[in-house]
Amino acid sequence: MMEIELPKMNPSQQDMDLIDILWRQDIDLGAGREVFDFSYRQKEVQLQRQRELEEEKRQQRVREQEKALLAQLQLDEETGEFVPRPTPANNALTHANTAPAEITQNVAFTEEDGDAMSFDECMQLLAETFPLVESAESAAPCLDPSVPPSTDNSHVMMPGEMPMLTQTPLMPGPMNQTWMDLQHCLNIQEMLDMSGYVNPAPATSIQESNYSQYLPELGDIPTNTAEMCPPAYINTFEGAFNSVVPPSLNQISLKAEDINEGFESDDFSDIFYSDMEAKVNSATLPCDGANTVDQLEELSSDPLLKPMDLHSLSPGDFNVGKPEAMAEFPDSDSGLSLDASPKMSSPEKSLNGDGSFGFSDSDMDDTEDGPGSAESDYAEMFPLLFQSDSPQQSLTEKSPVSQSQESAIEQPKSEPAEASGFSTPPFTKDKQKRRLEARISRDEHRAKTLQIPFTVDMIINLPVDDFNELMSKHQLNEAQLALVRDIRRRGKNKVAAQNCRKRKMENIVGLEYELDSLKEEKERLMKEKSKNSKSLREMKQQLNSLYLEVFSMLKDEQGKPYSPNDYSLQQTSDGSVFLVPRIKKTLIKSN
DNA sequence: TGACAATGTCATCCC
DNA sequence: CAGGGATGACATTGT
Repeated sequence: MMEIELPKMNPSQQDMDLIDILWRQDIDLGAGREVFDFSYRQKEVQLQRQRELEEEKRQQRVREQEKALLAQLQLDEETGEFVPRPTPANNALTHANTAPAEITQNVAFTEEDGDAMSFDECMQLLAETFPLVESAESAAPCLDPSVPPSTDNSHVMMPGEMPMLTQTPLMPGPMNQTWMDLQHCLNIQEMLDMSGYVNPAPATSIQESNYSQYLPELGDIPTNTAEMCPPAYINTFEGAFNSVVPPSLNQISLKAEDINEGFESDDFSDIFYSDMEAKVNSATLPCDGANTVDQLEELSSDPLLKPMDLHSLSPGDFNVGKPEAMAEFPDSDSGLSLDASPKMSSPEKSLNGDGSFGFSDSDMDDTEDGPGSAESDYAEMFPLLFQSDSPQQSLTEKSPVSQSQESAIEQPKSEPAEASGFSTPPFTKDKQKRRLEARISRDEHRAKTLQIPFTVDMIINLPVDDFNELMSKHQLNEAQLALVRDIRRRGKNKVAAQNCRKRKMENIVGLEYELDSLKEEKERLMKEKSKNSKSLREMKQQLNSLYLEVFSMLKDEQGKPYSPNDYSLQQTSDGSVFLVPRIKKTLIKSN
């Protein structure tokens, strides 16, 4: 490829052919043919310059149009929108003040040339064009995004001052310029406000709510944002902040809960309570698991529970009643998501399991329906049975449970969860006893719910005949019969499982004991074996010495001793001993 | 937060 | 065939 670069400056037909060949070879590498074409590249450069010139012209036109547009706009203090300004005097003032304002990056405006865009549309385009505004927030209707958080703070904390520009260095370069421009736009409004054209008081709060949705990349400036935004505002708009504000910021807002209490009773909170609740319901529900969604839907659909639950979900309750909870769960996005997070379903289940409120039947589905659906499948199977007492029952059950859940969630360490009737006992035996009692009381509770006229103990432990007699004595409906049979089956199986486990443990213990005894026997046998081996070795030595002694005592006719190498002593079956020559043996073997 | 133990429950086999 | 014991497997819950 490098040899192509040199002839490019003066390309001949031969060179171009060579380039063509090489390009065909390299085409699979992604190199376009225009890479090697000098004239093509020159055209490209010229086109580029032309485009840049056109772009500058367009931008200049856009700026002029924007100035004119801003001059015609006035901030509607009630809605937070920019509306066309009626008085020409204000136009002149606005125009003079917005003269330095530039929006250099909004190229999208050029496409709207000729159209009289409202400021909202401009800001909408701005929000869509700039990546700093998330898509979900850009869809916010009729909001004024022109004021950065810093100016929010200046509005709120220092109403008489001009908007601070000290936060602008926090922004990236082009963003910084944009924000400064937008701040200029606000300056106009503020100057107008101070000069008595409009009433500033409601505008600040409204703008506050709107700006929060346009907060650009708060993750980049968490601490500054925390300093700039009063915690009360952040807390009040937690629902809206959930998608934008990083957890750290939420933590900051949560730690400053005490400050918020003053905001709850004043007009500020009154203005936003309705909006806040809407955000609570809309922002929290889709965020959690299906279980919690179902529960919340169930709760909200229950007319008896609606006031309480909504009240518990209101921001006032969160501010006043749940500072500890928020401190306990710094990871959660907000107090609302606390209840909605999937993690929170676990304590709830534990309450169902051990708090004597839930049913453990798999078909009862108690873990999902929560404690309120104590009747569960029996109620579903036989709904008429529950028309009289079910709502009250569910209410009386739900209320303490939900409260106990909340208390358990809020103060898992400080309070022993007395509401659930399952405080942390000091000893393990008591703990197990309480657990057993709690589990027993589950079926008892079910029996109580269906008004079964005998105890669970009777249901489980009576012999079959007595049990059938008892069943025949009382006129039980199908739900009661099904429950009674389930209770009996569960109770018996529970005992059977306990016995089974007991047996299993006993088997394990017996096998371990057997293993120990077998190990001991093995050790004993090993010792005996070594002892016998030692004894055998000694006997062999004795035999060998005896053999040699006998052999040394044997003499031939000439009185010479037999050599043990040439002869050996062998004993026959009848006990007689012969002296056998070894040579003869070898000869026999060879034969 | 994962591991682990205890317990409950269900499904299934068998008597 | 129903009732129930035995047991493996899984779920739940607490530590």
